[in-house]
Amino acid sequence: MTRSSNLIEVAKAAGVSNMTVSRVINNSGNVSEKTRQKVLKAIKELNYQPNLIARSLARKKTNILGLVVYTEQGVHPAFYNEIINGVQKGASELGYDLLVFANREDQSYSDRITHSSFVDGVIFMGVKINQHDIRNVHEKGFPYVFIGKREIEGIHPYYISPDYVKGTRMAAEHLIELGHTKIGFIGQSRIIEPDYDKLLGYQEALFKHHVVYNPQLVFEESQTQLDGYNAMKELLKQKPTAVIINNTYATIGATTAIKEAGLQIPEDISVIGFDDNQELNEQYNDFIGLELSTIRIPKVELGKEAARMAISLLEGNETPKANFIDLHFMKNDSCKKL
Amino acid sequence: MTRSSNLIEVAKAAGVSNMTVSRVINNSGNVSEKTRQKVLKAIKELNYQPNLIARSLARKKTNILGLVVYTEQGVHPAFYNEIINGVQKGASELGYDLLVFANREDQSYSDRITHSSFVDGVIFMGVKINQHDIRNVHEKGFPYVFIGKREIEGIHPYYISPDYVKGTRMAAEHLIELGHTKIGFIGQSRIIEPDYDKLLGYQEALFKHHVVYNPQLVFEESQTQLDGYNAMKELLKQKPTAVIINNTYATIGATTAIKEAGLQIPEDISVIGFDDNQELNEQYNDFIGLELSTIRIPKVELGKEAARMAISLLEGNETPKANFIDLHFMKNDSCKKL
DNA sequence: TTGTAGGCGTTATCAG
DNA sequence: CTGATAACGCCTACAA
Repeated sequence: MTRSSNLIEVAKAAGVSNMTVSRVINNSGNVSEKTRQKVLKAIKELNYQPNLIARSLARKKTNILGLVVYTEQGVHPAFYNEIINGVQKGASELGYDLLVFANREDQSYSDRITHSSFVDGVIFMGVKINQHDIRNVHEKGFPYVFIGKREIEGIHPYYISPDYVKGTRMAAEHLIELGHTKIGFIGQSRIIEPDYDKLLGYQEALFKHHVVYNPQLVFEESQTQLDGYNAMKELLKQKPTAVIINNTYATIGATTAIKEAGLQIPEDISVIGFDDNQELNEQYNDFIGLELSTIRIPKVELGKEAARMAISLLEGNETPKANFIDLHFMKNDSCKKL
Repeated sequence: MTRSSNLIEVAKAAGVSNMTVSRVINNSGNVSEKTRQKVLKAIKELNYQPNLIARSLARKKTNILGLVVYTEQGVHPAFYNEIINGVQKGASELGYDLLVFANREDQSYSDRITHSSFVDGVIFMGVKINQHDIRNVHEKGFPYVFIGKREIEGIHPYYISPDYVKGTRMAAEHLIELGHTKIGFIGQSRIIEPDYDKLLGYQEALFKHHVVYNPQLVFEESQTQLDGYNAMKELLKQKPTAVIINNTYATIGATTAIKEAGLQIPEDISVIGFDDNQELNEQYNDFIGLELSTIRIPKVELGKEAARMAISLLEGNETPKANFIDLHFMKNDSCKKL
């Protein structure tokens, strides 16, 4: 493998000291335009690129951001992967690379992260976060950020989370403004925080517009197509004029149930889903020839913002502890004015 | 942030030289059990972890593997992401971490990769691979591996690819052995190599069993649910007894068309799909209450093997140029004996 | 079995 | 504006 040249060789070629070269490549300090050009020429001729490892050692900073993904089964669901994309983008825009730690189940990452000095800061994502890792990182004062709302006893971590409450409230208000009052909600949960928040937003909208909350219209947690299908079948017995559904898979199931019942969207029932899985959502829209109105989680933006937070933190800038990112209500063709 | 201790401090605490400590942490050279214990004790007391950056600089090796993903729209489809998972796992098992480069569209990565000395080797994945990057890396003798079959003029790269020909051939043979001869194929393509190979496998199976190839049963490229739906509608006019479909989305579309035509799987028609999107495939199986027989691309294994190849290569081991990974035929409930 | 000296490629510090 | 010198933390080579 061809060896690349180093700073000293460039210095020799340009007839200056290594520090001058260093100043040129870092745009730091004052260098006369003349020597500057000499150095740049030498750099070009030798095809020189700084060795980032050596730089990291000297600077005690790698410009690498760590991302730890705690997954349930060692494989990331699509949802996570889109966020990872965003983190990468955000880091990249600020001059950082991303080192992804994952897939070492029931293993702790924190020692490798804090000691190895390979990453300057870290982002944690996932449901099954390793508590030991957090305490470890926290105690060492190592910069870290969560994706997702977190409160850990005794620790007030930095985190960024989608604003599920607000997003769902806006969607529900949209329906109410269209004249709907009998609005179903598929996706209640007492365990999963985002789903809990979604229901909260739904309730807030009803409350604000003096619509009475009817538990009969609310259905339990639904993560799958089949769940959505079954829930909708039950819900239809209540003759709702609109429905809000938890996630993409459930939405597909639910709309199938609607179709099977001989009902039309939006003529007979208005539908708002969550397109947490955008790829699938688009495919499905194409397929049914209808653009569903959805609440979109800007996952890439979420990841980007997480990267920005972490970098702001590790660079010692003032950083707000909690951050919320707005969901987008995609007002498409599946809602009708009553 | 609390500073971690270094090798010299450990040496002092243990009352030995830094080299002895180095030997202990690397299990290299001979160290008497007694001093060894002393050192280990000091390491534990100081909570010492080697600084990987310094080690990398000294060894000129980072134990980090690079993965470049060339994406079409800056966001990876689910398919890629599962492979990335696998690469990570494979790298991890061999003591490597993974640095993922992506999302810098129309940008070249190769300089950063080969010069920065942050990665010891690199894996390239994606359709829109940057030719400049390849030549660059190739000319420098920097270790690299492709995921996906590649032949670049003048270059015979190392690559690993799913064996689409064999996988599809096996599936088709399975159908033939069940007595089918009128087997549809949805997903022909002259552009996309994997799809091209799938058709080849289909044809090989027919040829081997002396079944005449009928182009009327073969339908053009289909990447979406809608494509699959439309193709199947056409295909059904030919009254096939079985069909093989290109990918998960198309399979969902196709089975919907079958259902709409009032036909039953597998009673009226046998179906074999590709579950390139496993998450979706499982959801759909649940939903229709039928386990579709599929050809599965072991994406995690594919990624793992890519990592193994790249690492074998960069460590200077003998490594075969081309590697194929077998697809798994999941013999489930959607095929019937005639 | 253990230690000493020097180097990996860069940046920080302090003089000039 | 420029340069010598000493880190950064570890490893390799050689010596004892």
